[in-house]
Amino acid sequence: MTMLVFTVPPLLQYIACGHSIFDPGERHMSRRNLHVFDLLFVQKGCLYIGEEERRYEVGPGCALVLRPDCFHYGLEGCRERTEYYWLHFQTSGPWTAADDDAGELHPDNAADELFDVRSFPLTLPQFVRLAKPAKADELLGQLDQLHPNAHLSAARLKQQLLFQELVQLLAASQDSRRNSPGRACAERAAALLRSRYREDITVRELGKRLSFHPVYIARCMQREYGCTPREYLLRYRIEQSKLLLMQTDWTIARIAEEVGFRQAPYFSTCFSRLEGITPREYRQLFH
DNA sequence: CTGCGGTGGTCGTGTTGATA
DNA sequence: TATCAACACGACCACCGCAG
Repeated sequence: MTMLVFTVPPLLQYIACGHSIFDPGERHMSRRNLHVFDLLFVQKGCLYIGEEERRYEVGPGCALVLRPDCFHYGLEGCRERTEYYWLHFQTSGPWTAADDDAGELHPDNAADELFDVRSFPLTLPQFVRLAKPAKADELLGQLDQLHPNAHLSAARLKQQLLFQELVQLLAASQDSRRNSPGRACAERAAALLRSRYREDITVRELGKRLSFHPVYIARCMQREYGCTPREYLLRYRIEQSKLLLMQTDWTIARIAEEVGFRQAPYFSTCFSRLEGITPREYRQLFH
């Protein structure tokens, strides 16, 4: 399955949408370098669409995202009356298409500026049968109805919000692998680490609590988050310490203790390694 | 004087690769 | 998914120097 991986923020931006009906024999137009993403959602009938060498049969309840950098065309005419919504959107951030979605997070693609607005990957299936087609139908209908009022700021904001909901729906309809035991294991481990980051939680304890072998947990986390439990815990502790550095005037030693470090010098070393500046320098940025 | 950062050495734990 | 062995490196301690 081809997955489209967007780096957000910036969020995907809605441009326009519309509703079309094809009679039998009509086919989707051929286009090259459209410059925007084109989301198609079929209500009734079926669209036969090609994109480069890939072929799609987009049936009722299915959605297909056509890429802005590819040539797409109607493979054949519709066999029956076909109703569908189209929706154009764009992104000003980076994106990529991957055939095998490893679902990995990129912890290092940090746009971590002072206030740590971290970017994260948003993965959408290029072609999918929606889990809640009725909801998609409703959202697209609302978007379509807002079109005459698109000159009003309030309507434009509403359009963007509805579109984000649609994006959420698409993301939630991904293949069941995203709910695999490995992913669940990694997520539970991460949740446990986040809730107990002040304590000395070992991978053995993690294994006991989750009823999995520690090595297995570490591998799941490596696959899902791109880092080991230890590294995950360290990053989370540093994030928490950054908040305390900004919000309090506690000594570095106290903050180190507060976020789970027994030794303040060691905390400073870790902080410098991850952030590139010392805790003191970080605090000075805000004073 | 106090608080902080840097360095070097040591120990133990976690990670990795291979395998079942 | 689990186990084992080897190895890497995280975590800690002690000490020193610097800056406010």
